[in-house]
Amino acid sequence: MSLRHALLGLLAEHPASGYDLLKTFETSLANVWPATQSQIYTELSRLADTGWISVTAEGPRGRKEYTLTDEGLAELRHWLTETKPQRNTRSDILLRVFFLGVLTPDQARAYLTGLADLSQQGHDDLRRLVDSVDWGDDDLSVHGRIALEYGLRFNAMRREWAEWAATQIR
Amino acid sequence: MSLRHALLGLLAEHPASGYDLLKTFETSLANVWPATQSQIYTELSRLADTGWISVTAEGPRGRKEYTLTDEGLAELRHWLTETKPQRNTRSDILLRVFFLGVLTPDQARAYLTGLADLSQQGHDDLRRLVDSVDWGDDDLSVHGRIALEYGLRFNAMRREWAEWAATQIR
DNA sequence: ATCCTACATTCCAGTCTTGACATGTCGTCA
DNA sequence: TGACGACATGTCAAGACTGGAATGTAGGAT
Repeated sequence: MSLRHALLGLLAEHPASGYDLLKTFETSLANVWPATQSQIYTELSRLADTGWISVTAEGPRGRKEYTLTDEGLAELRHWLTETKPQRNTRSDILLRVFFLGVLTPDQARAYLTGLADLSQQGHDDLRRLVDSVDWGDDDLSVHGRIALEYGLRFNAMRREWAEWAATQIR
Repeated sequence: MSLRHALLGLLAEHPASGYDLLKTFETSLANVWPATQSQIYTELSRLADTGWISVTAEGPRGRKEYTLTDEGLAELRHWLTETKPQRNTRSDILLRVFFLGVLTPDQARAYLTGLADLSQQGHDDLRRLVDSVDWGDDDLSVHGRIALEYGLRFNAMRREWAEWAATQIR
């Protein structure tokens, strides 16, 4: 499971509450590993049970601040270096392209141009996000920036591809 | 759920058994919407119950051949034209990049160059697949080819990005 | 004859994910 | 003071997905 490690990774940067982590998932991490509130809170409890994180402070509104333990950091490093990436990417956007042949050429082209627009929009949104975030200077932030650059290039590539694909339909 | 529609889409091309569909998922569709044997057989039963597909022939070894019904085709068209792409893509490959900062620069660079190699390999594998498939001339095959072209470009983009990213690490 | 591989399906336990519902606090603005 | 939005957590049912076990047939090679 990668959600587990996503949480460990975020807590490696600095201690945070479930709510804080949720906000991060809603913005930057949404592009890479979306997770809902229920999932995050459930997983945090489980991680605390395992001993990879621990509650280090309790704030005003029931707020619990979690901190990565040494075991947690070791597990994170292990995951990064020892385990092979597993998950194949699923894309329902691309899945549709496979079956566009059951539509009329006009409908198919409309889908692809819509996809080009969507990609352009995704690119713009991400650009705004990257520009708005107050990046620190630590290693984790540097890598976060590198990772988001991927999203920018990805969206650009997809837009170009969608435009090309639209021309391929007879 | 997209697996449902993936199966409808494949059956739109020609009738097939669960086993046939499984083989297709293992090759071309693995890049877009991976599915296991248990999932495919379970979903086929459910689709038959719904009436979107039906068993039209029974072969030698318990083989059941499913055919798309008119209702199934209508549902497929509806999915393609009326519903918005939903699923955010998850990538545990990219998730790791976010957290590479907890490793030493050397370890981080090693991960990225490994990723570049993996992408190159993915590109080569897909190239071989595309070249080996005996494409028909119908619309569905044309669109399948367009969709796989996406995979080629995607892998190329990722390789270039990973090589660039490795240079960004101090 | 026997073995092996490819063909072919069914079922299951456990985990991950989604989308909701439920509950409560704190600060601020009208 | 009352309403509201942001903060903050917990729980649940249903559906999707993974990985494996179990079962059996047909055809070809040794």
